[in-house]
Amino acid sequence: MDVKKRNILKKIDCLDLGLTLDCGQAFRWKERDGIWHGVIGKRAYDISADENGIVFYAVDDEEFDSVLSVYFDIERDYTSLTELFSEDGNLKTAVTAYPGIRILRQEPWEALCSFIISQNNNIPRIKGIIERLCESFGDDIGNGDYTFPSAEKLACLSEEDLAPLRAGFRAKYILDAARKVSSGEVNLQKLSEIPIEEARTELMKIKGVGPKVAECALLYGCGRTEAFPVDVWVKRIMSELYPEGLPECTNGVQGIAQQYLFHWRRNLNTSDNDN
DNA sequence: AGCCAGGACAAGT
DNA sequence: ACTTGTCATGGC
Repeated sequence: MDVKKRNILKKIDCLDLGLTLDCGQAFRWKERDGIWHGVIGKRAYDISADENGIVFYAVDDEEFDSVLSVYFDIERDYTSLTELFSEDGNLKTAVTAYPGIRILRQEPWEALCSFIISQNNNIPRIKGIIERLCESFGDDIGNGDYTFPSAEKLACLSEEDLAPLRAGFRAKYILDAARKVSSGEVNLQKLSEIPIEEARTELMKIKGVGPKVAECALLYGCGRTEAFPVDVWVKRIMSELYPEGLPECTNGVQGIAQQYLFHWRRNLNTSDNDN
């Protein structure tokens, strides 16, 4: 069956691998020698970019259609979307400064669990905790890669079991989420379909899931582009630039606009103070 | 060395 | 319904 696996080259509009895979929406991708390496579902993928498009290494067509094209949401027309956003001055600045940020369609459980860990935490440490979580409780799929541990797997663990993660007060939140998801008390599958207010309420039945984490799970894990996570950086943007609310050109895709604004505003503070 | 981090929760107004 | 202190841990 490996005979069908080959390198697939695709032109994908508005996809910058570095910006998309390392802009604070997913936490497990690593770049080495221009190749991005990460796990989606049950296997690891290598992806790079050249002048002709994006190269997905050693995949077959079925796998590309069912996993990768979904993950990168390649059916969505980001060219039109960024043109639409450019009706607003600040958004135009953000999308011009950082073109190629796409919202990934991650698995709901991984997104939920990741953003529970993200609360009151910084991105480097979030990555470390998630890495230890996968190494400790995910499936070993070779080459030092591990799957993201299922809710069922985590549900029967104790806080002491999670101690090596050094997740702090978040450990009990992870366990409550795993328990409620694996038992079906919170049904992640239906969150992509039901009215978003109901989806928020459903997610917030979990201890440690407030408005921000719920919104992140919906945006990054359930394909709800109208979800609008407000963290400290977006809060600054809203008070500084949009005291009356977001412009109309973001209606229905506020979450995507949010990602551009987040990355833009955050880089104003971090990148310029090096030397 | 001290401040802050992609917040949530509980207790107190 | 709003404010405030607390929560683990460690990056910078």
